[in-house]
Amino acid sequence: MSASVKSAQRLLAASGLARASLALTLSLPDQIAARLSERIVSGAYAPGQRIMEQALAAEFAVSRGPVREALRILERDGLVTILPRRGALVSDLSIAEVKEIFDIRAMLNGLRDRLIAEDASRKNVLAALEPHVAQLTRLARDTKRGHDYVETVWTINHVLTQACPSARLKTILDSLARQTLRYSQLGLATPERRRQSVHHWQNLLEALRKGDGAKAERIARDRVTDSRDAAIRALDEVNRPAATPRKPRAA
Amino acid sequence: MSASVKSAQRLLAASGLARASLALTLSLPDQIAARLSERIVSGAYAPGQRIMEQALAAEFAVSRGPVREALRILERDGLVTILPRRGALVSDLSIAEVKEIFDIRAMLNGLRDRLIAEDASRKNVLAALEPHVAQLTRLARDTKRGHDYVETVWTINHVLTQACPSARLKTILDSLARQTLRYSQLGLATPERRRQSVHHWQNLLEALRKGDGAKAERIARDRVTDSRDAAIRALDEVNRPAATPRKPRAA
DNA sequence: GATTGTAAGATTGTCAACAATCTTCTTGAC
DNA sequence: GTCAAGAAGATTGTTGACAATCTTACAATC
Repeated sequence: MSASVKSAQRLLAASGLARASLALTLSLPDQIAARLSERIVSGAYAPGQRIMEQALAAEFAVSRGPVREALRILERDGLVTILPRRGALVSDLSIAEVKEIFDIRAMLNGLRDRLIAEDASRKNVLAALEPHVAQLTRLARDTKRGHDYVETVWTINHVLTQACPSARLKTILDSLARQTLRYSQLGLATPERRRQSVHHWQNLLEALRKGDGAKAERIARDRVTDSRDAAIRALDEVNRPAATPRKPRAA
Repeated sequence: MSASVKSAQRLLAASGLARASLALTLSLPDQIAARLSERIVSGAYAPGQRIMEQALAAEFAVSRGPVREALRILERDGLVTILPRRGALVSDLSIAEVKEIFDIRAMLNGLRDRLIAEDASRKNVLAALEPHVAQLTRLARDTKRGHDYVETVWTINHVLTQACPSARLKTILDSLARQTLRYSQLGLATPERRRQSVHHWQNLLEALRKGDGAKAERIARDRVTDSRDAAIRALDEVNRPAATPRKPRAA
C-alpha cells in the first residue's frame, strides 16, 4: 500500500470517522483543514496562537506539504493569518473587524433570505424550519437555557444557508459564520436579547411563508445588525474593565 | 546566493518589474499568483483551460511547490478551480454563477458606498472621484468610446473600493470584481446602457456629497443590478444563436 | 465501424532534505 | 541591574525525487 493512502487512513482512524470509501474522496489537505477548523472554532486553539507546521505534520503523521496546503485553506476561510517567514497564527479579530464582518453578514443574510423567500421551491425549507423556530420560542421564555438558544439559532441559520439557491453566496456565508461563531453567542447572552431575537425569527418565518422577499431581507438585516451591536457591547464590557494586555493581533 | 533568492529575482526580471527591494517583500507564490491572475483576467488563459504545474514551474524557473501554493491563492480568489487529481482549471462561470456574483456585488457595493457616505473623512475620495465622473459624463455622449467608458467605470469602482473603511469588505469586493471583470464590460456595450450608467454615477456622487448613506446604498444596488441584467442579456445573446458546444465547465 | 480493455505516458500528491530566516538564550559591557 | 551583540536552536521556504492516479492512444472484439 502506498504511503499517501496509509497516511490518509491513519488520519481518518485518528479522527474517528473511518468511513473509508466516503471520506477518502476528501484530499489530505482538506481533511487536515477540517480538523484544524474544528479546533479553532471550538476555541481549542486560542486566538493569536502560533500554529507550527512540523508539530501538526508529526501529529497527523504526514509531511509538511499537506499541512502547508491545509493552512492555506484555513487562511482562505479567515481562520488563520499567514505571515511571511512567521507562519500561521489563529486569527484574533479586533472589535473593528468583528463589526466589519457582521456588517457584511447583515447584507448577505438579507440577500440569502430574500432569495429563499422568492424561491418557488421553498416549501421544504419552511417545513424544516418551523419546528426549530417553535423550539426557539419555547427556549426564549426560559432564562437559564441560553446555550440551547444559541445552538438552535445556529441550526436555523445553517438550514437557511444550505437552502440558499446561490452556491457562491453559500460559500461566503459559511465562511463568515465560522469566523464570527465565537462572537455570535456574545450577542445572545441576555434574556432580553433572546426575546428580541425570537421576535425577528418569527417575523422572518412569516415573510418567507408569504414569499415577501423585501420584508425577509429587511428582517434579516435588522436581526444581524442587532446581533452585531449586542456583540460589540459585550466585547467592550469584557475588554474595558480588565484592561487586558492583549497579545499582538494577527494582522 | 541562495536558490530561492535567485529564483525570485529571475522571476522579477522576466516579469519586467525588477524593483528588487520592493518586490522581494512579496513571497514567491504571491508573485506567481499575481502573474497568473493577469493572464486569466486578461483572457490569455481561456476559461476551462487546464493549468499544469510542471509547465509553470519550468517557465518561472522554480519548483512545483510555490506553483501549487500560487494556484491555491488563485482558487481563493475564484480565478481557478482545483479538482482532486486533476489539477487547476481556469474558472469558467455559468450564467447562473455570473448572476450570483452580481447579486452579491449589488449588496456589498451598496454597503461600501453607504459606509463611504457615512464616513466623516470622505472629502478626499470625493475630490479624487469628481474628475473621473466628469470624464464619464463626456464619454457617455460619445457613441464610439465604449472601451474608454468601461475603463473609467473600472477606475471609479477601484477608487471607491480602496476608500472603503472596511478592510474585510475591500478584500471581498476586489476578489468579486476580478472574477466578473470579463462580464462587466458586456453590460456597458450599448450607448443606452452607458447613459443609464452615467446617471447612476452622477446620483451616487451627489449622495456621497450629502452624506446620505441610505441613498448611496440604494443607487449602488440599482446600478449593479442593472449591470447584472444587461450582462446576462448579452450572455444569452452570445450563447443562443451559435448554440456553441461549450467545454465542460469547472465545477 | 463503434466500443471496450489495456498499456504507456503524463500529471498530481506526498515526502524528506537542505537553505534562509527568525527567535531565543546566553554572554558581556556599561 | 539593564541593555546590546552574538550564537545556537527552531521554523519556514524551496527543491527534487518517488508513488499514485489520470489521460490518451492503440488494439482487440463485437
